[in-house]
Amino acid sequence: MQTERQKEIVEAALELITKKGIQGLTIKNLAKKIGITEPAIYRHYDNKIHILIAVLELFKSNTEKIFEKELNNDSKAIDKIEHLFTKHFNSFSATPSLVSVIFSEEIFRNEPMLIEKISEVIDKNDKILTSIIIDGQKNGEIRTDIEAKHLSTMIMGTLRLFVKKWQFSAYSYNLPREGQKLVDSIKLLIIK
Amino acid sequence: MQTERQKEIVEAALELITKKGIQGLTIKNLAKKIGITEPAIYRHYDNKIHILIAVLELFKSNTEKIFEKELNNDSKAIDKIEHLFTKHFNSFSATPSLVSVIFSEEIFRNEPMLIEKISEVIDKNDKILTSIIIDGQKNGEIRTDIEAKHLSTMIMGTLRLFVKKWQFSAYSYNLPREGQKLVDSIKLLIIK
DNA sequence: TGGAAGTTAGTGAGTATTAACTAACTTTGT
DNA sequence: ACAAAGTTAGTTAATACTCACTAACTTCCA
Repeated sequence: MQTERQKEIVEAALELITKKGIQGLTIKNLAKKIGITEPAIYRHYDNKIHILIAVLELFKSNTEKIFEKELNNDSKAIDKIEHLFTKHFNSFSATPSLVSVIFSEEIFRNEPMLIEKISEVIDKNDKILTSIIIDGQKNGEIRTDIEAKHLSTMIMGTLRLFVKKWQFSAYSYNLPREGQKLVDSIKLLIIK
Repeated sequence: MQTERQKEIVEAALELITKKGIQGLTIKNLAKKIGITEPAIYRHYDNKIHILIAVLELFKSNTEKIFEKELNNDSKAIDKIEHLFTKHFNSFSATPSLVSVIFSEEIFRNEPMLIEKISEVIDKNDKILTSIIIDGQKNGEIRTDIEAKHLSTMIMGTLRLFVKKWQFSAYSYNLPREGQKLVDSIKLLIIK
């Protein structure tokens, strides 16, 4: 389990990432933000990589919660997908740093443990989304002329770029509201 | 105009980015790769940011060439979009480092000049693609129940995620060939 | 046309700064 | 009283960049 201080460190790390990007996440900044000195950080985490892993872990549990909840309820596939989007938009809207995290694969490139963590998340979500689509195809909700894997790439790709554009605009508009329009378009695309 | 040495530096920078990511692009590595000393680099570029700008410039002219050529020929909108994909796949396949560059917005985050360059590229391509789609909608090729802006986000988002996945797989499969299947799916989605 | 003056592209040896991390000591709370 | 959490004062390594200087050219003009 995480101690209070560990949670505080991970949260401060997320805030730093939001404001200054991954490059703004230094032990010095982190310590300053919390109000302790640099070495004190090392009382709570062995090294920086473990802090980043904890950040990714938070991100992972966050998205997994969203995805799995959808998989295991018994609404229609289309509604599940709509909820997936909606919840993601809300989640990103509440914690914009998560956007920085999900798009920072390039930075973690030479840290195998971090790459693995990120790949895990992407892969797992991809599988869940694909299986939702397959279900939807089986019960006649979703078009079957396009394979589920492609639909999944399209949906996730659309989501990612849309969120990315929002980030580029410096979070200047209401993501959930604008996102709803996009979701409506996606529904039109994939229904049978 | 660029001198021979400047071209050499930009190309070496791209190779470094391909192999080790943006973090592998240091002046030291660059100098070593070319076979001159670090200070000599500064005879050709004022600073590292200008080298990165030159890299982005190369990327920009590369994609602009692809996009504008398509805009200004008189084939059907659907064919234009197909060509856009195909050419991008070929381009990335030939120079995988371009993938690293296009996805490294996060790294350039605290360099306004670099952000601007990247935004320019994304924005311009987005506009061209949108106008191709609008044309296609006008002449009855492309469905009109979804606004062109959304279709553009979907298409670009799909393209980006697909290429990203290829990168994650360590470029392990044939991008143009696998991509063709995806393009066929996209065509099905957007035709009227 | 040949030598002075200037330019280009390079070198070796550094600087200032920043990063992650550590050893040794002190404070604090139960 | 003792362990956890903190501090002070460092280390090592890396980074972008600068300085003084030079060899090899090109240009210019008496």
